[in-house]
Amino acid sequence: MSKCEQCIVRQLNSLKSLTKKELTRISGCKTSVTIKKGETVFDEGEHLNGVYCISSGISKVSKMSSNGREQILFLIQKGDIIGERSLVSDEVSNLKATAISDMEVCFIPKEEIITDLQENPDFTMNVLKKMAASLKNADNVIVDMAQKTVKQRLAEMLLYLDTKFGHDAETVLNIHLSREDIANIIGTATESAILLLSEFKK
Amino acid sequence: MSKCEQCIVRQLNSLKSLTKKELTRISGCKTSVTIKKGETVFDEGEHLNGVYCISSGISKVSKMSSNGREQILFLIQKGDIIGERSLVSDEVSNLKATAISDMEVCFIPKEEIITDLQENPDFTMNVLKKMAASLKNADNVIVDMAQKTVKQRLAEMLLYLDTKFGHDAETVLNIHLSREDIANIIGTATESAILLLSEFKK
DNA sequence: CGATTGCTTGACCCCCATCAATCCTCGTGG
DNA sequence: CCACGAGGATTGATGGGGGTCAAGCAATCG
Repeated sequence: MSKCEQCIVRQLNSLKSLTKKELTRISGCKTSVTIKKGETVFDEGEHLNGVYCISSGISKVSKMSSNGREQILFLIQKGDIIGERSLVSDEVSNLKATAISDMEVCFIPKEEIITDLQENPDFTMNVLKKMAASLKNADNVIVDMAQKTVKQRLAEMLLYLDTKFGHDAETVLNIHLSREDIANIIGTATESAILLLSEFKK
Repeated sequence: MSKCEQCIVRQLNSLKSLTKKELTRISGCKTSVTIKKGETVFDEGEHLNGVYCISSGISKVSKMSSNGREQILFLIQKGDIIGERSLVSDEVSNLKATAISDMEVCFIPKEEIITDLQENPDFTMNVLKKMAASLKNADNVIVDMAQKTVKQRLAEMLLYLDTKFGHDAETVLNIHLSREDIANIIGTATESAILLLSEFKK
């Protein structure tokens, strides 16, 4: 199993503020998992007991609404960390993470990393910063959902996908989503989303 | 000016984990302001440079959408703290706070409280917990906005108002909102919101 | 090569945004 | 004390966005 100290994705997230010593300890107790496309990383209602650090692949993070439809809240990829909320609260997860492509994921148990949270202020500050950024982002999404038309939301989503995942020389996005997933990101019926998508291509 | 050490609202928020010594220091540098109904506490684009602790009154926290309509994200009252994000990021505020009733608000400058954030792990943990809770809540709101009808959202809002502000013996809510504000919470036109509201009364 | 899953298209109609007109309420000044 | 004006609260008419259902088509997999 590879070592956290040498892992490149670490540079992308809050773990970069851990000391070498802390990293070796984390490295010793982490477990690495492969998750196939379509499988879930964790589900709503589960006890997380740790955080997940994505080595490769893409996952959607979603939540079921009471009328039985899935709402995708955001997407995560290489370098992203998910499950930080489990570190500060003992509640079960309110989100579900599902692999959109095959993934490599490292699981770091809560007991190990929580000591760093209490003793390394740099690390804590980084986690705080990330939460603050997520919160700001969530506010924007709420406004968009509440006030904008499906067409506008579709445009926002395409921009989001482009800034997060980029596109190749032929302007094709570096991420493949099913029509249903697209609709579940912007919160609409699949049919309407697609209709507007084809309009955009002109 | 009254002292933070004796302030009751402190027990309601993260400040409760500060030591007596820290509190006296904070108390010395805080400024207390009265804000009349309709005036703004701070606006989008402002540099906050500190946090606000509400002593009394109610404020709506909102954000303008690009099509010029206001979206209210949440309401705050006695004991709530707002502006924590300014402690961890140097960006300008993305939100606006407006008094819905006359208010008493204490302002604590960033320089003072940030040292506590770095040196008192209890306090930091409390701030983290509050952010985690806000984030979880924001996720729920996103799902509601994206998937539920105006009628369902109206019902959710009434529940929210009741749990947050309570009601008197005659089941009248302890908060008075204009029709426009009601509409701006659930993200709809004023007329539709009111139509459904009258239905509920039956 | 069937069979299951996902994509596309169209018809229908309900929810709700928009606009407009009227009514109520309350603060202001005469 | 009353008249008046302005902002808020109701009510209604209208049209379009988009949700829902259904059927046909393409693609993928065992």
